[in-house]
Amino acid sequence: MEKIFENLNQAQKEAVVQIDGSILILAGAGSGKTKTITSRVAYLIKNGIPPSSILTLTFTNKAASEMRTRAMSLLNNEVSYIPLMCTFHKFGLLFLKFHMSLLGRANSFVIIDTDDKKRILKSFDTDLTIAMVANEISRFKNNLLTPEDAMKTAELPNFKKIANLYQKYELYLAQNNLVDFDDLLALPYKILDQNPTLCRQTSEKYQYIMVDEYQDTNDLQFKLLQKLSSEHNNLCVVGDDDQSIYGWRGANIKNILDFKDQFTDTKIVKLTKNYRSTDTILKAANELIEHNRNRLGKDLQGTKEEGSDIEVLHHDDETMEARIIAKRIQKLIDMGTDPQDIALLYRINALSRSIEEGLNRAGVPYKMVGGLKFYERAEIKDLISYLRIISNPNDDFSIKRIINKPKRGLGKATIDKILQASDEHTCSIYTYLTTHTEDLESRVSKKAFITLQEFCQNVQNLQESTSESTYTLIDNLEDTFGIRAYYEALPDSMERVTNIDEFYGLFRDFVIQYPDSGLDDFLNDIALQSDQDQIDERSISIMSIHASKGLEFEHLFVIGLEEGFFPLIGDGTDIEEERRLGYVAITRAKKELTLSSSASRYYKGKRAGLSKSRFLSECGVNKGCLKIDRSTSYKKGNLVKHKIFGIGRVLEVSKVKREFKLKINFGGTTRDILASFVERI
DNA sequence: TAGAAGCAGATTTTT
DNA sequence: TCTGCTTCTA
Repeated sequence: MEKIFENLNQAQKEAVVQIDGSILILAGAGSGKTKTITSRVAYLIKNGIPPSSILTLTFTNKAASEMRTRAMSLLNNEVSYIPLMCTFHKFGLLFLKFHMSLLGRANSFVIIDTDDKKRILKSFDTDLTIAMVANEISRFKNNLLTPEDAMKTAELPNFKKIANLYQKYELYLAQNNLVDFDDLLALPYKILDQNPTLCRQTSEKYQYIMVDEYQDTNDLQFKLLQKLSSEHNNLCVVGDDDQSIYGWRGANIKNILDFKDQFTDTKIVKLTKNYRSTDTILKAANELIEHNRNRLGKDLQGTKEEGSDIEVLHHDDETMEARIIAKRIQKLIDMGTDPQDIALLYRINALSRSIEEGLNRAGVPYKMVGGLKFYERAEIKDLISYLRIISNPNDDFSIKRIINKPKRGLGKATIDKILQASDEHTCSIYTYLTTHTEDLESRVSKKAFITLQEFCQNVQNLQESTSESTYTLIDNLEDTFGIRAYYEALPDSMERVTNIDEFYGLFRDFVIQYPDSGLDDFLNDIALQSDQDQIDERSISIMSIHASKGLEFEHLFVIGLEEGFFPLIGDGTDIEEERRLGYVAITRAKKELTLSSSASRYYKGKRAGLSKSRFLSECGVNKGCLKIDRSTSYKKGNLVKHKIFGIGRVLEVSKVKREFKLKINFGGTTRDILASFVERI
């Protein structure tokens, strides 16, 4: 027990020992949130509560596995059964595996991701933007609206169209036994709602429920939690209203703001001691967030020294910004800073380009966090499609993806014919290809016919060999279809081939680690995995502010602090959420924070003139400790220093493309030098 | 059928 | 500016 209380402050202890009833733990940035949750889990178990009756829900796999590890270490690995700690979606998946039949569907469903969802919608041929339709459908599902409901409420023609697409989409999912991410929450809710006995049993099974990042829950997750805690009301939620940054995705900040009213006798514990940042950084963060009205209200208190001033840089354009920041980062590394301790954040991904160029030019190695994710890469999705077909050949969606990949001479014309024919026979593509061979032969070319026959035979062979041994599947797959070989022959394929090898490795590991599991288990497992962060210790990190949540860095740069970019202004701008985003960004910094803005930026093909972000003055840095970066502006007569030529005097300033060119006199010799290669002295 | 050229569209995205 | 998709041509 002492081990659990070691290193906990008063407020944290208070949160840990409160076992029964509803509790809201307001955990400010850097206030030891994970430590508190894991300590609480350990405390419950030490007090005799069976691990199997504890459920901890998170938003990411990473958070779940970190908690699992830390809770286990607190318990000295004494318990044999680890409580269920997983994402909302994983919980939904486990639930559906047991109870899908209550909806009249088989539990052999396949999970599709957002990209798959968009492909399906696109196949319905519509003039509406796919992303918009996908979003609307997601909204419907999270509001528990059926296609019929959507149709009823639709007034404008476009909404009727969307409702119609929604209906088609749902039908497609049911026919192919697919579930999307939203279904993983919506279907369990539906089942619990329709089966009160099961609902009671489930709630009784999970007597103690904890939720991490509660400010990011949406209405459906809230309702699901109500069902799960209906029998006992033992619900402990942890979050920070000031870090709610997923409102645009349906997260409802009201969940956390109104928690105390929605559950009876809620105890509120505030964790406001910050163990991460210097006082200067905290002061800026507190000042900024104080401009928001919609909040529960709390100030972070520091535990560290005052620290150095926040630096504010202003540049002429994004190229300058990139050069100067790259130079500064290089300097930090030269002075012995571990690159892992440095990060650069931006509000929108489009800003990464100029920065990447600058870093490349300066030779600073970087890794982009949350760019294109491993499982979203085309080559990986191809492999997954093959595996899905082997698992279930009636998966039309996957067949369509790889029927001509690697190229086997089946063009659009042939594929259209097959789609049409399988539609006429009201069966899956594979069933059509294998059972209506005469019909097929009459419709497509001889060459295509042979290719298709061979394709189906190969699938069948792989299915048979897989039922004998899952382990050899990868080798057989590669021997039969040569996907790796196909990609290897393509230009610039190094990275793709590496990814394929990694995927093959992951599959083999899975088979070894879970010998009792089959191909289906593997497929479901990876559907819920996001990026496996392979950390390259020699690189700095660059990422969107959203991607930085939960992380911390000694030296932090935030770029693009201009009105229009950050806060990002568009339709549906929620200025308070933008400000919270600013708060999240600032509170990632431990020791040194640099905020940067630019007077103009190239964006969507145009150069836009920009003014400084209101956030700069709101967090107090633009008034008091403003520092102007002197290296951005030059005048005739300035003294400058060059790495090789030494000290010289500027004779003339001119602008070439987007850069300043200087004529400099170095001890009698005049040279033309780009401004970014010298420093003002 | 498969590459080349031409054209629209372009926030943030834990699952 | 850059990407990804449709249309055009060998």
